Amino acid sequence: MSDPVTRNRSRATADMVARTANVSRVAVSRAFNPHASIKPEKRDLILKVAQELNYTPDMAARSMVTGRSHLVGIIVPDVSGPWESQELDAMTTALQAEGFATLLFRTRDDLSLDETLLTYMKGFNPDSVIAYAENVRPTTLARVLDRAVPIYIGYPDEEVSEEEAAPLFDRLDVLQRDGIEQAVALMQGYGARRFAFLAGKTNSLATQSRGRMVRKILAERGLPPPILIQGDYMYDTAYRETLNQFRLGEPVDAIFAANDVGAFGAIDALRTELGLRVPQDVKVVGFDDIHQSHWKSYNLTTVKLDLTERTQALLRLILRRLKNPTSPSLTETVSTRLVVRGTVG
Amino acid sequence: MSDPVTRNRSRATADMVARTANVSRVAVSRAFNPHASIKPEKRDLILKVAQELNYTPDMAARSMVTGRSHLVGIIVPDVSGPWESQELDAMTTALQAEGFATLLFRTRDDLSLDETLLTYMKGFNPDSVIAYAENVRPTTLARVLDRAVPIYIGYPDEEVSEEEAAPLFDRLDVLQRDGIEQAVALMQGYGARRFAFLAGKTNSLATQSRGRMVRKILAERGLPPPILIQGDYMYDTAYRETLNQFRLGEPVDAIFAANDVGAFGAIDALRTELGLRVPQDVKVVGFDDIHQSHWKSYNLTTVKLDLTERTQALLRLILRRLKNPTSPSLTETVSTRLVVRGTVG
DNA sequence: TCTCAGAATGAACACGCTTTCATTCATCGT
DNA sequence: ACGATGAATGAAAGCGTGTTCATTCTGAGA
Repeated sequence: MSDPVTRNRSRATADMVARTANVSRVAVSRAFNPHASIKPEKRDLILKVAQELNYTPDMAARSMVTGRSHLVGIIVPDVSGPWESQELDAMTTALQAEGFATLLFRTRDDLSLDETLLTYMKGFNPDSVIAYAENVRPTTLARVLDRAVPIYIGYPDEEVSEEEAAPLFDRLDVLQRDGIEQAVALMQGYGARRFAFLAGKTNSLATQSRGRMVRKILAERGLPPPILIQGDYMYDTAYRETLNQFRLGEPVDAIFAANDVGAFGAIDALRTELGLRVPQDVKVVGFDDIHQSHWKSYNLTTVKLDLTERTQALLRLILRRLKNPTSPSLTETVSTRLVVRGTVG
Repeated sequence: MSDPVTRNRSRATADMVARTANVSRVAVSRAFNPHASIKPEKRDLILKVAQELNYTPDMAARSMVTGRSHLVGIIVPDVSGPWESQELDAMTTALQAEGFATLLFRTRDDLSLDETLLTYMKGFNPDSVIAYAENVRPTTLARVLDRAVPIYIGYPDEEVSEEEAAPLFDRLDVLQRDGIEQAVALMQGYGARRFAFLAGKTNSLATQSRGRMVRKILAERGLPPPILIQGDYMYDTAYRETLNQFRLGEPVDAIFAANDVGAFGAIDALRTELGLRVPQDVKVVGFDDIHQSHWKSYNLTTVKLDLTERTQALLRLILRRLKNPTSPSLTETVSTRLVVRGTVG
């Protein structure tokens, strides 16, 4: 009996279990493989002995022969962001339920994805890789990680050029039109005429698509095109740029933000610095519906992109591709809808 | 084709690199090990060929022989929480800088940590494990993960019983007294007399320690003991229980929350439902100083537990223990301090 | 020129596991 | 009772790497 710190007990191995239970090592392997053919009583005995010895199969050794690491690499630009962390949470939970462990990597502050990281990650042999860094090209991923098959998250509402560019990948299509249209309609219904679009990071495909969609819908409804407030998905930037827009530029009576956090910044700028009321003077709508959006101080009306739904769809694609690497490319679809709270009417 | 190496679609192996570069496979291994003795020109050649072949050493195979997986398991109850995700972000960033990859696991909704998860995680052979689930006993961790050495996060301000219980583990001591004392002093200075403590989850050591410390400091200053508002670190619960306290119980003129998110819930209950002003009618202080605390709608005065500092200290302990498993147990210390914003005076 | 220490080299082994594959065992239909 | 069928079994062959260890090479000092 040694003290807990200096104790260096080595892990139990299949050999030890086999010897203890008086069976062959192969039997131990089979006992832990549900589909292997082994006599039930024998399996029970082995599992019992294994538990006594605190034995767990070594995933590294296992992955060497099976070719499956049960690891899924996830790349996130900023784990601490509300949206990103909620996305990560949903995905990790879903992966865990399917028997995969999450291998988490964080990129630098911007959305850029350097190949050093990918190369390093490749060393761990992940069965699949999910890159939430939006600007990474699927082809880059495919080049560096020769085993992984990328999935392309597209916004088919927009021009089809992007669509044509990657027809061979699995696709997850996010239909943003419905939610955005409901949002614009609601704001217009409450008298909004002059719209601003509070954009996210310029290289984000999502923000680009949302901006184009807002412009298009405004045009369809006979409203002037939106004024661009250039944000980067962050609170501080949204706060500052909203201030600038109202002080140096033309005021608006409706702000459509590319994400919820940006909307919070805009709301706070309007209320605490500009003395304007939301929604009476300015209507605000966000995008995402993160947990914080129902906090009473904001009570944000926002376009919901259901994270559970989106994660499940993504996971379906991944698992199907993992099961059959050569099947033709698949497409899943998720939609958006407006969640009405208190920042419009 | 005459060259089977370039036509192979699967991962490049050290053997392929060796054959292509006309060197032995051992040389390839040495080229990737900085301390190995190999002629510099030879190493350069090998690294060049390796890059051309898109070769990366297989960490699974490497870990089998070295005994180091370069994996650190992290267990979090809820990745999507602001505090948890900011903690995870800091730790992942720090680990990545040290050459470790993060193996992320999520526990069920409560703080409980089931052994199935630990056993599963053990299969991946993590070099170390960080469990942010506060109620897990270090001894449980040590029992299931025979290789990992737990680090005990303690609050030495509190009674020493806990301290004695685990004197053999490495310790990270969080000194909460300074920050809490400053907070109470500030609130008292602005006229607060009747305090409430908005607690977190009951099984959280952190909230227990904070509660005891608040009680002690109030006593020292001749103030009545705090009224307990039982929360669970969540916004909704804090909102509801604060409402209950003011409607069904005795109103207070100061709320000390065990975490920032709870403080947000309390503030929103006071302002939007009870028609009270913060800080004029009720003073509120939080704990953590998460990113959201400086958002203008809250502008929360809070006790800051510096996450970077805490993460660095934790990492120092882990790395030292990894380097020398038999060295005597170490203790690192981090402190807290009040960040004054707008919810007190 | 010779000696010798230290650097460089490669064959062989080990890590812990799964998967053939050939063999034995139990079961069943006739 | 007797092959025939399928399930159960274990020996051996890897998976891709780092690490001995014995050997060869290199260069400096005498």
